[in-house]
Amino acid sequence: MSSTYHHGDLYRQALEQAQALLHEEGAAAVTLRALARRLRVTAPALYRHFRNRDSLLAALAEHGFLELRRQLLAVRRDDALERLTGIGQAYIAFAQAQPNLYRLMFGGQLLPRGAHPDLDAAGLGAFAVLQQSIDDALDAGYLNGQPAGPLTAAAWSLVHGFAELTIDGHLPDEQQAPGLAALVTRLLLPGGPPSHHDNTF
Amino acid sequence: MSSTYHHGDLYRQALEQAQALLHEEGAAAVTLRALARRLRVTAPALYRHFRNRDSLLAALAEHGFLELRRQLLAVRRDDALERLTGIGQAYIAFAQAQPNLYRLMFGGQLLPRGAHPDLDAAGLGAFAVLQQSIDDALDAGYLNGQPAGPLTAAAWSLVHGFAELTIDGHLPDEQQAPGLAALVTRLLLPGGPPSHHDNTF
DNA sequence: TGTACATCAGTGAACGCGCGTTCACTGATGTAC
DNA sequence: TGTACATCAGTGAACGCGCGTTCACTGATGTAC
Repeated sequence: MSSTYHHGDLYRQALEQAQALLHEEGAAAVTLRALARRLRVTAPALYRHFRNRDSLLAALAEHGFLELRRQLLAVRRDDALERLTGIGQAYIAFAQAQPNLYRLMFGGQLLPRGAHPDLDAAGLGAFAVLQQSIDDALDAGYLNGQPAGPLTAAAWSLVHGFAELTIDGHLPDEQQAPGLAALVTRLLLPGGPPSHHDNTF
Repeated sequence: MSSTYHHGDLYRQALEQAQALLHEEGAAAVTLRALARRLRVTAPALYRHFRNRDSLLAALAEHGFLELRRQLLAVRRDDALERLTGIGQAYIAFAQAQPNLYRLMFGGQLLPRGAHPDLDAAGLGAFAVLQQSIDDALDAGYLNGQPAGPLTAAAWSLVHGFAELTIDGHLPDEQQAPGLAALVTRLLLPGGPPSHHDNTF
């Protein structure tokens, strides 16, 4: 065991295995003891790297927001409106691919806000991408020049709500979810200059 | 103690106090022991009325859906489109008034669906009110005759998403939430016959 | 290159806690006659 | 109206569990000279 007494890489591996645990069994299963078992390490060893269980969960959620931001930024389209809908669909895809992570990020378990400043900042970072893409669409003359604030709130509400409802199986006809996601993200758009982006499906 | 050995009303009071516990401290705090303490009764007494903790939580969520349906049905407006937006706002108001209950109903904690048939039925009952009001609006010539399925999914996503985001403090400018809710629920509507219901705020 | 020593990252045992749930029981209630 | 008895709704003690967290420790690592 002499070569592994000092693990050397425990922080990174702990995060990785905690993500796996979260993905497979949900946030309730992410306990320090379960994580330690998975890493073949004693539980107190984790306290070298995390202040307590809560900050481990916060770290997981924070990474989730960073990854979400990355995936939203990766959506590239020439047309501002197409980019906006693309971002909406990428957002939904993220949630559907990792439901337990998404629930941790938005499930209200890590409240109150302010308890984990890095987490709050990461959340705002993801939100900013959506906000920017709406500003861009407005600048390009889309969305009928509606006020950006409510528009952003509505867009985020729409994708967040759709993501959650499908994750939990509340919407019927779930097989059609991919197509539905596309339709739903377009519903918000009351048309604009280019006629091939109108609202008539 | 002779007059209270048989409580006589334990089931109803247990539900009431469980609701209070949920409202005040969240679902994690709704344990059988905590509930028993609150009722000044021993914990095993509760097993006369609930199969186990999970079915207590399911009963709470079920009552939540029944109450939500009641509140949505109470929205009465002559105009179909106004009724639709009224229902959206009532939905949001319900969630904001009882955030912990709402999280229990939609937080994915009581999955999988099918585990609590009464709960599933109550959920569908609430959903049906929204669905019906959209059908009515379509029948009245509103919403540009868009397909009812995606329209319903989008409407529910919008109000659910907005409710959750405001509950958890993810949206900025939360003071404006009441006005925002009104704007957001109207954003979905691409206009229709009566010009005083257009989309220009 | 070698050595003394500080620092770091683990171990192992233990704490106290609150939980869900079970069991055998007992006291109160309701009903048949 | 009284009484025997079944049924019902509680009690009290106990179980096993897994958890977060603390503590004193020990073995490995890195650094100054």
